[in-house]
Amino acid sequence: MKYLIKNVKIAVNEKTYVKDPESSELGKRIVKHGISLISEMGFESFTFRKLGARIGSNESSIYRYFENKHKFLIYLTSWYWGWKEYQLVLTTNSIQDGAVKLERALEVLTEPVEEDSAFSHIDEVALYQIVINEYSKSFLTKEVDRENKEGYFEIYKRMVGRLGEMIRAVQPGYPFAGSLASTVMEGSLHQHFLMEHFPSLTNCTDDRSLFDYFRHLVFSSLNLETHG
Amino acid sequence: MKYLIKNVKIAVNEKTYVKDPESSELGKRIVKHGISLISEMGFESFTFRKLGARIGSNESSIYRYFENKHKFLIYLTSWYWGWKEYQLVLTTNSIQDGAVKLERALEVLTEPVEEDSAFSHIDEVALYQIVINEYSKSFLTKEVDRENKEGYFEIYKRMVGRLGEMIRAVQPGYPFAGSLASTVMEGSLHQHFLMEHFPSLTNCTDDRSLFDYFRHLVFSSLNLETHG
DNA sequence: TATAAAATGATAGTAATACTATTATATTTG
DNA sequence: CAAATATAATAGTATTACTATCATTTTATA
Repeated sequence: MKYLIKNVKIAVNEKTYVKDPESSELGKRIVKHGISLISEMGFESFTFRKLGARIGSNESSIYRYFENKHKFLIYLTSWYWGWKEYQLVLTTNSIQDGAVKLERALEVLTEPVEEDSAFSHIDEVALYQIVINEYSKSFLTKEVDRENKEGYFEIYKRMVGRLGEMIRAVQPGYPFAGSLASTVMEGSLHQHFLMEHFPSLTNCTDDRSLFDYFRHLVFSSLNLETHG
Repeated sequence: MKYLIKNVKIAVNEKTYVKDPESSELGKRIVKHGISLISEMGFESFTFRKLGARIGSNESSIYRYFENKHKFLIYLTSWYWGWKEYQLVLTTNSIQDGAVKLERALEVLTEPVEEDSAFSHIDEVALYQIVINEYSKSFLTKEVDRENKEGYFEIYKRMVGRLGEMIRAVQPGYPFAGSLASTVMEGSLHQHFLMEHFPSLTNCTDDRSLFDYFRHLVFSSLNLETHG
């Protein structure tokens, strides 16, 4: 897939940054080392001061790119979902059969994330870890309604919408397409987290069984043949 | 149900507190007003200093009950899950039919939380809001493995285990009982959150449709008759 | 190439947070 | 009534999450 996405830029809501980090070397360094630092120490311990120290740059310079670390998290996770959406569209676009399309979509959402050479300043594998561990924190806040209005979660919502559409396409009578789509999106992150930290709470042990679980969940909800 | 649970104390892991808040009036005031303050301002803005100011008590006194606000959150959410577990057991215990039992369990997990007069210092409705908005933050941390080892999430895990058991009982051949149970537990909180803040991402509009969604999800996964 | 403009760096400062320690004052208990 | 215990008051520390100002370096352009 990678050779297809040369010269593609993942578009992120401009309100998430003060200055586009992709517009300069420093901006890219902030993103690159921000990802590694958050995935190493967790979002709570992460500070712009520490990031500045790591990249040999000043705290105040980072503030010229991002208002605060919450916006930075929204920027990073939006980028991730934009990147995933691109894969989703690319993978499913040409498929005619609705059930096959849906199945491939579930595969895209559950398969292991791999490094994408098209974006050299972003370590997608580390970013995926951040999404698993921190994404919920971006919307579980008192400011969620205002930020939602300002469009900070558009990409994620669009992605849930796409998945919901695919579900509706194969089973128009099913009344919970949106709920099922959002359950799969959030649930796949959650099951990943459980695999790593609470294995007794899940039967999934790897990405394949994760996919099998969600395929079975979705297809039986839609009353469709679950081929083995 | 309430008249049955007089003189019952919800047992919470002793490591979550320094001194049992139920052992004194001040402790109960901390819990009571802590719940209202967190549900008002959100966990991020909540501090022991602010709580002290609200109850006319000193910050340092609160530290004698809880090490820090993270432990306080774990205490509160553990209490909530202990309380829910009690309801779950009480409601389903006497039911013979596995499918009916499972259905009642799903009802307990999705029905609106009501004030329980047996615990006068706890506003269960506000506490439920805290669980919806903040529970994930209690385990999405770098310390999760250590804290899990120390038993901080035992009640929640036991609850997922119970639900998994009920699933296995009605469909022993289904290989994802644990994953389905954890999906329902986390998913019901998530769908609640979506109803309030992202209604476009869910088809659930009230507790009844939430129940209908999860009943359909679980019963079709288990290939059981979904009565209307 | 000189010069202005823009970007970055360095330093300092503020209010709040998340505590800890110490001492004083109530309150309870034996 | 004394001793023990609980609570309150005060102060102090390191860190966080910024903001403001000014200096320096880099880049663009005339």
